Amino acid sequence: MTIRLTNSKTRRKEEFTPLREGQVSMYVCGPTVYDRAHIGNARPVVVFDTLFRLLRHVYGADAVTYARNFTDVDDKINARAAETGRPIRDITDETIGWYHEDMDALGALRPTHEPRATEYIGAMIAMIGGLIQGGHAYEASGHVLFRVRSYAEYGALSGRSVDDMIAGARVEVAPYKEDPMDFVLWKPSEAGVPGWDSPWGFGRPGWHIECSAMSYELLGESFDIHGGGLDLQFPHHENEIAQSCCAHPHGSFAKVWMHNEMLQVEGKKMSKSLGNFFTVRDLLDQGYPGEVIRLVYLGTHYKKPMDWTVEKAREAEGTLRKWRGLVKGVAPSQPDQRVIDVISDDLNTAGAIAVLHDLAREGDLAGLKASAAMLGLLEDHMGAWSEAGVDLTPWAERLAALRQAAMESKNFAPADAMKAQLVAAGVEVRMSKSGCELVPGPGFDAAKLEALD
RNA sequence: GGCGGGUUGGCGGAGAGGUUACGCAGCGGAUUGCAAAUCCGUGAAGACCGGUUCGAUUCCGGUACCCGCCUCCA
Repeated sequence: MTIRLTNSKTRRKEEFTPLREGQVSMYVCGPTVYDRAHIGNARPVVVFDTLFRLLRHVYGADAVTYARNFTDVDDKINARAAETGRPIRDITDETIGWYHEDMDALGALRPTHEPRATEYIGAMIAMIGGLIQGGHAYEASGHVLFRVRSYAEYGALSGRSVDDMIAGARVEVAPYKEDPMDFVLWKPSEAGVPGWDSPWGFGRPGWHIECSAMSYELLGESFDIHGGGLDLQFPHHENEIAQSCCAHPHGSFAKVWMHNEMLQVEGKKMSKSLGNFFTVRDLLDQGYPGEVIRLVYLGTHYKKPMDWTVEKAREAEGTLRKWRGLVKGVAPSQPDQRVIDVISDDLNTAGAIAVLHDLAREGDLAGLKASAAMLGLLEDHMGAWSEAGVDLTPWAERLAALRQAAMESKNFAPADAMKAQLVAAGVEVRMSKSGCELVPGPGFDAAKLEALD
């Protein structure tokens, strides 16, 4: 079994081999917990969840260690606390709860570790101390800054040179920086802002250091895969590399870097000003099942920009209803080798979905169910949405009786009228010689059935 | 300005240097009291201009357009 992944570091698709035979370690940048996750936040969750599932399948469930952090110290959180007057811990605890609810709804497995930045402050302070000792960082005006010029490889991941970046910089440079590209490892905290005692005074960490510290503590100085959204490639991941490689020069940090492309909505960048900004919870509340959202995500390869559209959601819902109808009561067999092969080729989930369609057409329902589970689809705990919630048998019997009478009287009007009402309620009406079958379809609304009484 | 990515049939969206992607929609047929669902069949493509090649939508170069990052947004 060969897994091939596109490595952002080398810009090539490479055969994946774990650093430690039979053991795989993966780190993915998680959310800053100050608000509900929006649908863009969910894309890397689904993408790397799919990779997690594949790795578990290939190497064994216990052989894969997956860490995804919660950034719970951040100025956006501080701002939210100041606005609402609520304690920071309340906000971050609540947001983490939401995150779990929403990502669970998308069928994402919980990572092995979900470290909170605030629980690793000591590790960050130790790492910063080491960087200063090694000449890679310096203290200035209460801050500790990373000395970008001390790391020759800086910019390699994102294909930038320090000089080019300075030439094109649009940001105002803090006067205490030795070099405009130097970035903050530690900054002072004024009263009312979270802070910790450190050799450089009361303060808090910069953003990037947490991922370096936590990945080191949980996965070691060298690990296999580091993932995240493409927007993190610079500066966040570039800075992580600089910090980690300078702090642990014997390690290689992440071997494979993976970045998912961004998400758009109806062809446009999602933004609050365009009014097309929404959270996963918004979609769930509007009645889009998490499984439907997941299938929409998986329909586009992770390296390409993905467009969220209601049309795609509609199609995905139809597909899942059909498949769920097919595999109902079917025990899963083994995942089809074609599915394993195609997702092993750089996580080609769109190709895998095509194979699921093939399996459905071929009638291998046990294989369909098992293969879909590789993608986190058609699992039993995700299927409640496709059940009617009400027993349609009484209506089916009434319709059958009306139809029987119509067949004899040749007056089909009453039967047709009832059928039309059922269709209006979102019920799929299937009449055959053997009787009438009623199945809830897209947009099924049990309330509309009451009008039939 | 710097760096990176993309452009496939009506729509969505993959793979592969030569052979049907697939889904949705459409069309034809089977089926049905009529439908729906289902099944079978079917047309339709690779931005533009060059190059490499026996042969490119697939590799290379250029043009146009679109998008992202450079602002502690995944």
